[in-house]
Amino acid sequence: MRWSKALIPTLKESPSDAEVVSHKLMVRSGMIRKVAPGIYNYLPLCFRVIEKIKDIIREEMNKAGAQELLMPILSPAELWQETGRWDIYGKELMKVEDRHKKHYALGPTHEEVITDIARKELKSYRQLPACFYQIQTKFRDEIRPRFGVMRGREFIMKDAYSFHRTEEDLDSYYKVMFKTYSDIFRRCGLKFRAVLADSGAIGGDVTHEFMVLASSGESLVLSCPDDKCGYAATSDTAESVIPCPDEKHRLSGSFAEKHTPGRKTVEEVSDFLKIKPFNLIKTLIYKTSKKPVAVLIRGDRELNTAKLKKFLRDGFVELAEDALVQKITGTDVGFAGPRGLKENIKIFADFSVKDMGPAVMGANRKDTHFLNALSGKDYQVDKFIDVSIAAAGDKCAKCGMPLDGFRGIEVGQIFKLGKKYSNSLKAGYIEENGRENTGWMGCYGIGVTRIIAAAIEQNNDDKGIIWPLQISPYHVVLMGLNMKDSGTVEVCEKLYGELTDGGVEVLFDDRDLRAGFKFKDADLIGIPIKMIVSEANLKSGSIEIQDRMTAKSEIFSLERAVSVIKERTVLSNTD
RNA sequence: CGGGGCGUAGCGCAGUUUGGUUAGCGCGCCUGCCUUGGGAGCAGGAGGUCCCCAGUUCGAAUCUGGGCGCCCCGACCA
Repeated sequence: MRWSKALIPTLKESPSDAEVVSHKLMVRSGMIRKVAPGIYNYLPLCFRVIEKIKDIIREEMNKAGAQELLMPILSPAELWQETGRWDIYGKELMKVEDRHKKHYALGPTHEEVITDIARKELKSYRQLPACFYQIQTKFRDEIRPRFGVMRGREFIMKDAYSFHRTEEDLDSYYKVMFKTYSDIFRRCGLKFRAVLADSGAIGGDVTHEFMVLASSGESLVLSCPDDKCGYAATSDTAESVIPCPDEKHRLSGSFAEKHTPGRKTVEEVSDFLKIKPFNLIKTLIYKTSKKPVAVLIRGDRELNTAKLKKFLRDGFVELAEDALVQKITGTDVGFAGPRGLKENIKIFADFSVKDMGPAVMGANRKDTHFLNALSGKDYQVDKFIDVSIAAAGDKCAKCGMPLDGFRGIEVGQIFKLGKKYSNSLKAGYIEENGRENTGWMGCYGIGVTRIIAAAIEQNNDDKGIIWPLQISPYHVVLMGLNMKDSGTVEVCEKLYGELTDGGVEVLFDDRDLRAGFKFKDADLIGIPIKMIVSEANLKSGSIEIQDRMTAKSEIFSLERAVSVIKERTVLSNTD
């Protein structure tokens, strides 16, 4: 490609709405332009990267025996109502209405549609196991799209679904997919880690997320520093043992009432009483699809809604609004406690509350707290459960080592769905013995466009992007420093022809611009290898090859240069 | 949905507090000259419903009311 003909609209300045480095660089390098919040044009440079990633995904998925197909983006409401996800998926689901007032969803994921195929077409055990995948635009009506293509409302995803006769067969295919995913991300040049995760709205029991390590990541991962243990999970999921406060920081004394005028938050109450936040019990009122519940947690900890949903087996759990809190506690938000609630609701407590000793808690009366309350004596708990967000420094639930925390960008997730969809959509097949059976399912997703953002987050410097060769839009940028010099032009044209014929992807900067401008542009868009043709070097029949990452330059004779480039741009499937 | 910020040329911004000729600056774009190893320089030029609607006023980018849009933080969530 000749740069003079390419649409690569680079910018010197970052757009004002970009926050993270990948977003800034994608806009500055002319890869994307915003159309609406969370919706982007993928310009030619970005498109090339997308295609590279798709190629890698296809090769690896095909190697794992999966078949590519393409399902529609629009799917009828009835299919979603069959599994109940028309409502459960909720506001995330983009819905449209046609002229006949029929409702459709813009697919955020395709379990319903693929299972519909399976129940109609996979009728015999002879057809199992089977795995199907597609690479397609997906829609999710995110509350707040952000960080460019990292969290978009429209994005490109690879989704795959597998069908099995037995749980064992699903388990073994899950392992195959685990390896396939590891290979895909490795080939994309990413530093990543697979961790245990929450299955959220997709459902299922076992699930792993593939996290690209990046400080700007939206997910927090907790991992055990002990390699032998190897425990790693997202903060949504991670189980941990929360250390008890030291004896010397424990409260002592007898149960009493205390006037705490206007002190509502944990911080205000603990400052006022000159105690630590971990001496307090927070009482949170949650709405569920049935009766509300009260959940107690130690003052210094955060409640994990995902865990609460799982425990209650309820997808509708939400923090109660002020009016409901008033109704249940009889007072303003900020003075709720497990003793003397106005309504008879279940009281659950996080394990962090169990051994905290005498504690301060709300008295369900304005400006009043109880001191030195003990569970079982001064208040009752229906059940102690694990509902806290694990934090770095907590003890590993498996081996007891203090957990490390790191941030990551989720680029893929694999699920063992079990029979959730095959049951709800009645996807049966005929067994060897002639009886009908329902199949076991797995599903496996990769955010293609998110991989791009993640790769940039991991590979950039103050000059711009540094593409891993495997997904770089071009392998080489060929720069003629002075395009008014006929010798330079002649050599460039020759090299361009030879390299392109040799299968090297070359971006030929044939623009009549000053050298400095070309260097800045080339660095910004991150092409890994620069081939520099200058009048000075031509005098000795040589040209320069510069590495984007190290900025190191080497001089080669014109004769050798092409073969050197060819050697350096060879990619094998194991790269 | 709650809190905060913003809306002026393709991009980044000033001007708004205190209303007053023809609305500015940098980058980019077009023409010419010059220059060619790290976003040079000179000269000329094109480009604006100052987010929208209504009002106040002799006069509104600027004041008032209403609306819309965007961004950030939070709640929420693949």
